[in-house]
Amino acid sequence: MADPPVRLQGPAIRAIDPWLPATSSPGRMRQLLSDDERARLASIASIVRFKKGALICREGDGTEAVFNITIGVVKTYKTAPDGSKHIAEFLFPGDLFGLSQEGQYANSAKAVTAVTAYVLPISSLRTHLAKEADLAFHMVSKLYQGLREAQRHAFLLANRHARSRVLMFLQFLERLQAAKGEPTNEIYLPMDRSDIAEYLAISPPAVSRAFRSLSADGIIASRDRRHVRILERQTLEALAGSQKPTVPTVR
Amino acid sequence: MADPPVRLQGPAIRAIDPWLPATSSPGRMRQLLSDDERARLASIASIVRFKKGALICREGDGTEAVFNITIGVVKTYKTAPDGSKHIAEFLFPGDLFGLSQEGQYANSAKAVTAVTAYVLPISSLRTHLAKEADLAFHMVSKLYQGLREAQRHAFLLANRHARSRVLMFLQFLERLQAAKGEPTNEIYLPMDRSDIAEYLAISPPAVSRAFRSLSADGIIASRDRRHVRILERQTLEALAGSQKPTVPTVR
DNA sequence: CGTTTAATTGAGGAAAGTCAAGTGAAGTGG
DNA sequence: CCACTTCACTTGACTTTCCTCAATTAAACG
Repeated sequence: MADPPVRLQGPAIRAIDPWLPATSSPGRMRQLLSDDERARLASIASIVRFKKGALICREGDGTEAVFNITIGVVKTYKTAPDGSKHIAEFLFPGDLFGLSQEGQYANSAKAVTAVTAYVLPISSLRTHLAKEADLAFHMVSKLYQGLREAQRHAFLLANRHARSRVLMFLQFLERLQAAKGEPTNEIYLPMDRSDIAEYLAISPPAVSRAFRSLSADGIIASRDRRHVRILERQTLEALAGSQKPTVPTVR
Repeated sequence: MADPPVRLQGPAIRAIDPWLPATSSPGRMRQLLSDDERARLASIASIVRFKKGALICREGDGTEAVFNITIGVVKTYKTAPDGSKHIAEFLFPGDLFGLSQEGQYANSAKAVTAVTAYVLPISSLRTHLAKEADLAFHMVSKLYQGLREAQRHAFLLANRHARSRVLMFLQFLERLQAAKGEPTNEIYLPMDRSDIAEYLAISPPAVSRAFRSLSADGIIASRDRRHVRILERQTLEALAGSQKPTVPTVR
């Protein structure tokens, strides 16, 4: 592997700014844990090795452990309903993965190269965090939720078709409404078309055409520019996940 | 606004699973803070209002406060070098924004509707967190780094052109190498082409053509499939951010 | 009610997708 | 060590989809 030798003195969490140019300031990777913290984490951690190509965890499976990579590269991905895969992240030494919100892995993980990693049982970790923090754990949850939201955004953008992107966006807004306890028979769009266009990374005309096309196919209906009703949920769900612009006669 | 009446008893942080269908389990939005925690946060918070369209903060500006939305919708976005904007998130009541890693706002924020929000001065907040946590704050940093990484991924995907996506991906790998203290004259790609294709959400042929095209233009050169050298950094930087597939004669 | 801004619609062109065939590299077994 | 098999990658031809740009219509605002 291309990784430098690592002193196995305990889990290491490293961070670098994803938006910083590589040239501006070299060697910015920071070790986030003190030696003390690493040692304490090491007490609840064990080491595992995965062969290249090995499946580390599957999305939807119950979360039992968090992984901290020592050597190698891991990819996390989601499998769409139609079987196509979208890679969420590439993970490198110093990275964490396997965190979850509702007790299930959000993504599948696979070893891109041979991998050595620390396994931190989620129960021990949680106890640990509870001892040290409280409010902070909530902040962590929130941040992690934001993280997954961003990943979902990327997932949306990974879809080539304007229609699918718009439908995923409608699902997004619908979920928000549902979570607020509001009726979801009609979706309210608080933003204008150009905002939607930017979020979906398509041109405003494409947004317009997508709405029109979806209405023409009877999948949605809009009372006005800010209120959309879902007519064919079945078709919507299928289309939102799929890489195909139209569903092959869902009946 | 379409928001329900809110009892202003302090900052509220809410989370819902971005990957959960809206229909499966309604009303899943969870309040992450206890009344106690909200009260304590309220002691360091003040309330601000923004008119629709108001600029709340600008990317790159020094972080002074974190915002917690009470009423309204906010968008956070990044402005690309060529002036085009990519929206990172739409934010709703219960959401936080304005967090930063290096003391600078990662995104600009603008009020999509009229907005009411709590302002939490970053200094007070940090003191607060430090009192309650320690390891947890590090976890927060890490998670936030992951969040921004995901946002960057979305940003990458927002670019229509295969060449630009590939270049952004090379920047990503280069930054990682630089952070590890390894030489960056040559970039090592630990993953195969189909992995890259999935991450960039383009077809393997498109990856191939992009590499070929970039090599033909003298922007990069590849020793073999896993080693790439950047020849024209100037052009690369310009192309990686731009929505245009080729740079209009950078000289 | 007029003016400004947002959204839609239409036509032509560019880019990536798809599918299939061909080439190269890597790993396997004699 | 070399030949064989296999898998990854590349290349080419054709189709699909969206972007661009401009003109038109609809909505928002004073």
